[in-house]
Amino acid sequence: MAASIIDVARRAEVSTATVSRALRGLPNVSEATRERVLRAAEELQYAVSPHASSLASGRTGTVGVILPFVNRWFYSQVVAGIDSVLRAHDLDLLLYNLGDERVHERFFSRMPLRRRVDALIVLNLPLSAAECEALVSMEVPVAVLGTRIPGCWHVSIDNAEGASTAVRHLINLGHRRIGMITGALGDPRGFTTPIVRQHAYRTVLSEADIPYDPDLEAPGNFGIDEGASAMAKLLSLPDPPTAVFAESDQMAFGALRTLNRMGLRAPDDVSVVGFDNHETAELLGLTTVAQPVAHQGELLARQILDALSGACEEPTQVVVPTRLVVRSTTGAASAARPRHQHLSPRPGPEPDQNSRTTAR
Amino acid sequence: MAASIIDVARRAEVSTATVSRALRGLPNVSEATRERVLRAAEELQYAVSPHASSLASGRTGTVGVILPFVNRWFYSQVVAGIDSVLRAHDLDLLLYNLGDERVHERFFSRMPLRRRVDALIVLNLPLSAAECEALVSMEVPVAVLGTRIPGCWHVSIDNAEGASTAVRHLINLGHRRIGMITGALGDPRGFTTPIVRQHAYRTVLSEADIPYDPDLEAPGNFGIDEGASAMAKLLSLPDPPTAVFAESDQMAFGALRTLNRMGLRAPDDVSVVGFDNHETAELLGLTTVAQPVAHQGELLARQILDALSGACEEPTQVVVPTRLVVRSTTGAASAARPRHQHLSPRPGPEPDQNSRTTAR
DNA sequence: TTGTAGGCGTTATCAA
DNA sequence: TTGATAACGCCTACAA
Repeated sequence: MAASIIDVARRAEVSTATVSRALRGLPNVSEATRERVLRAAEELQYAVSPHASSLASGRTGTVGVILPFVNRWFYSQVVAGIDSVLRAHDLDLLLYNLGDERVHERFFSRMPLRRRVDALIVLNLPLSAAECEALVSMEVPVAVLGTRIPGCWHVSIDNAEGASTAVRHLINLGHRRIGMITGALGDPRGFTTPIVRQHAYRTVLSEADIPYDPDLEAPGNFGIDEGASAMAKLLSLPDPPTAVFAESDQMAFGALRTLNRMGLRAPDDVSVVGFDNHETAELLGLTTVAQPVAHQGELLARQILDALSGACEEPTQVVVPTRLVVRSTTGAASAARPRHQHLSPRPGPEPDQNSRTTAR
Repeated sequence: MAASIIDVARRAEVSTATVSRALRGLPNVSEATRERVLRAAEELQYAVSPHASSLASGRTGTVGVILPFVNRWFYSQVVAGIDSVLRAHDLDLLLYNLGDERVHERFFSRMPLRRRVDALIVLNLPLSAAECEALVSMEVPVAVLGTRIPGCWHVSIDNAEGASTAVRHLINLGHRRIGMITGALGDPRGFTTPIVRQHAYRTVLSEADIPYDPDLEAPGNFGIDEGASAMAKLLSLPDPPTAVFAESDQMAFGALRTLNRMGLRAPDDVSVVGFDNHETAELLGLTTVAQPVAHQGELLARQILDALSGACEEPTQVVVPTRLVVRSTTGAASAARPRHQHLSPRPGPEPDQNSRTTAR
């Protein structure tokens, strides 16, 4: 059995209260006593019981992070950023992956984080008003990425600006037939990022007097495979786009894959812009809107620290800049646009279905 | 203030003990009573205090996951796999990112997970014997990915087999000058995966009567940038390799980037094989050794469930298969090998340093 | 500076 | 089937 505070107290010949004080570095403990306690604790390999401590003090030393996907590049980067800051302040990180719809519902019906965390970080999660309400009612500081919840701390990029820049880039290259691969699921709840970006796309087009065509918007749900399907859909239009804005690099990757498989090339046949500046974007030469990802995680964690320490009374709202990184998947609109759907595939990289697989 | 068990007991006109039993679905509670308690709890929005519960029961309902990087593709996939299984059994996931050396040391000197988790999952972490000892001494089930710790549960791929297959593939294509980009940091501690793979590489070469050349082994530390540097180093050899085995896809990506920047191509100038089957490997046409990543996470979590439920007495050890996926970065060794280092760069994708960046 | 003792919210062991 | 009550291990007024 592990040693308890009582064992340490006995060994150091002081009271448990003194042990508690000494171990936590509180004032009003003589140096001699503190050292005696420290040594006793050391000798007994004593470690405080976090549960007992939490129960008594009301603090948990834990921050909950809820997000829709752990395994997507963007989120794993953000989590790493959060972790680095939290860890430096001895706060633990409780991870909740709410991607699955049933898990999501269960989370909000049972609120398993209630009394379990000192603060909450919410990453890009589509939340109903009632769900926002539920989070706020936990009465701990909440920092939100990407969405706005009244009374909460807030970090985000300027999505309208980022998306506008991407679309303007394509227009400046002479494109008039510009598609968008959106992340929207048609979800009625408040994950506003895709909505804002889509709105920016439409606005910029209309400012350039380019007529709106709903067919040019294809949903990709932020996944590679879905991005690939979306691109296939766009290419199958009677009048396919000459340029496509995908609102995440992963969807852009999918789009590029579709192009590859059809024997088409970016930017020769279709220009492609992504969003994020994913770690492999450079390798693929993908033009994209870069945003500082891990940094946003750090900012969220810092906000939580501020809230917890009381350094800052009112929740703040920080907007970090994006920048357009032009690489080689975007180029000038060519005068003679090929009719993609009638092209016979060029010899390109071998489609994966046909890749030889050696079972082992 | 949140309602406590006492409030519920009063409202349902029973004792706290009965409330506890009713809420946890234990037997020996009459249906009528149980319903009364459930209703009272519902009305009061009662939720158990996890800390109080843990303190009293000794169970924490939490599993700790310690790993070297959350933000690398491989680990985020594994975590997603773990999470899905744990979540389905109402176990929480406490994440510890020990990538930083100081964080690592601090973790093992303070053991913050002691009494904080019911079980531990360790992902590919370089651990000293003393550190393994420390983990085992926590007296909770430990499941380990990639490394072997006596007394612990264990999931891994057959690394020797996977690496051998990759190298043999290159030899079968006629390559004799084969480099390896290794993940090893020269770390003396027990993260055996890179060691095993390196050993397999050497063994296969020697079986093919290819002389061993230490210059052909370049460390890449599993990162893209480091993989790129490693490839640059290999290409700068007096007698550079015609094929390279990178023991992770991310390092292979870096290698491909270096090739691109030097105006070289895979497989024309150098063949490249990776390891993992990263989500963008297909897009890049990367030949690689595929392993089921998220699945390994699920297996680890299942082992923990078995251990916790007592379904299985003895720790098990499961090895999952890998398979070679041949794509387009590997090809036959050409008779006339170009001297890479003397080539003038071909027009390839624009290097990123020079990419136009629009600040905003 | 140090000690005493009550309280944090459950669970688990008895006894009824 | 139910209830009383002693843990669980620590924190924190308050008192000394």
